[in-house]
Amino acid sequence: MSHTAGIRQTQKLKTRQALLDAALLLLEHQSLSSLGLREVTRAVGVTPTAFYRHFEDTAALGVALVEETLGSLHGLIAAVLTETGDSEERLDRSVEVIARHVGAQPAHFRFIAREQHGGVGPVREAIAAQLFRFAEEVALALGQEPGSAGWSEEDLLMLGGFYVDHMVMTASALLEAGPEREREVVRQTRRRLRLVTIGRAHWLDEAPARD
Amino acid sequence: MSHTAGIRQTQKLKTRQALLDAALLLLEHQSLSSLGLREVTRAVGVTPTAFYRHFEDTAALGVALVEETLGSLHGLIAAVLTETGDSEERLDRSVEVIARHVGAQPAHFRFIAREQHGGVGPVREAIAAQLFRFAEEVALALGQEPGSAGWSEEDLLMLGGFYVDHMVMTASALLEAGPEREREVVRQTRRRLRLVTIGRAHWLDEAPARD
DNA sequence: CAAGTCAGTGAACACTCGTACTCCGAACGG
DNA sequence: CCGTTCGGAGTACGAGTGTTCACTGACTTG
Repeated sequence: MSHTAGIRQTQKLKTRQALLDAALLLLEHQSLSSLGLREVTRAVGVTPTAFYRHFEDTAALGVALVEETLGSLHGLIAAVLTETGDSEERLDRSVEVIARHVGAQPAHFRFIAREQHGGVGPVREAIAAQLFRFAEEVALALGQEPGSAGWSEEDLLMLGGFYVDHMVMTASALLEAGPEREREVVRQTRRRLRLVTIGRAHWLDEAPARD
Repeated sequence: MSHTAGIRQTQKLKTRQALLDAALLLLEHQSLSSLGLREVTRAVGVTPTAFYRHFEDTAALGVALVEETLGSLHGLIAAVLTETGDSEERLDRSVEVIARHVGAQPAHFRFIAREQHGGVGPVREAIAAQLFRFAEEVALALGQEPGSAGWSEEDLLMLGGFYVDHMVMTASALLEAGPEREREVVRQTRRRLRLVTIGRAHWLDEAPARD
């Protein structure tokens, strides 16, 4: 039972990762549906045929990139929301966390924003599935707060999805704005989230139960 | 001063429109950056060379599609918001209007959603410009309501942008959901907008002026 | 240490692509 | 009516595409 290293498998993973990295780099200025298999292998320095040892398609490579980008983020946002502090602080910290992540690996998030509605079905579905998981996690975290007493499961999921969608929106806004307009976007996002938070506080007072 | 017909120009516009229509059809399952010039002309039934008589690029064709889709919508949302009725009614009508438009011309909105963050710069910019105009219009309409007394210009624009972004989000959600899940999406969107509306009503009570 | 596995090679296949030419003929303007 | 304009056709080019195939040689395994 030697699942340690293995020179062969190590090298294979290395090449695979090189393919992913090269693809991400190329995807900065184009979308996945126009990304060529040869283009990627050329950037890595391997033969086009070698690509097939790792991915069936460029679509499959896209799905792998989705996992790489979003898979490691689970629990993160929920953790921020569960932190202590008043709602205003938590809100600021959430936005800050997003801004930091986007700033640290812009290419990954640009990829997600671009392919969320892009032309490659499997990738769209993979992103949607990951985002839905985020929404569930956020809903769960929100449900454990005292401020969410009396909220239905459905409304919590609605709110969680709202936050998640807005995070994606913010990420893509940050990317389009560039570093110099980052503070502006952060400021506007905080205000929008504050609006939602205020609405949340008065939801049970005013929300009609109809339909 | 004969800007009437002209057989020649009429025919030219006809071909141009045929190119746009064919492109839109092809873009249903791929994104603009992977759309070939030849592919479009083949679908129309003209020579590849003829394309250049109408557009310099496929990018230019994309920009034209943006104008076609969003150019005719100006004033529409603002008009709905300016209607009489309580805020709840206006909100429902807004969502209804979106759902109707998306249902009537899905391909156009799919294109917008896809290319908003797509790989073609000029098209992204064209969409962003149009959406900003919408935000301004909505902000103006909101500012004229009694409920917006005391709101700063900046906050009105923030709110207008919020609504517009959410409309785009809703449109793309409707497209992904398909007709059978449409009611579900509409319902969720109404709730989200209601949340924002409630927050809006209490904005001045609770929003700190800081930063 | 021999047998087998398998990541990566290299050449070839049958395409599609954007673009540069020349050319045609119907619509146009004076 | 006649010369000009110009939307579109036709052809050809070089470059790039995904995929298949037989292959090699370093690693792994019994």
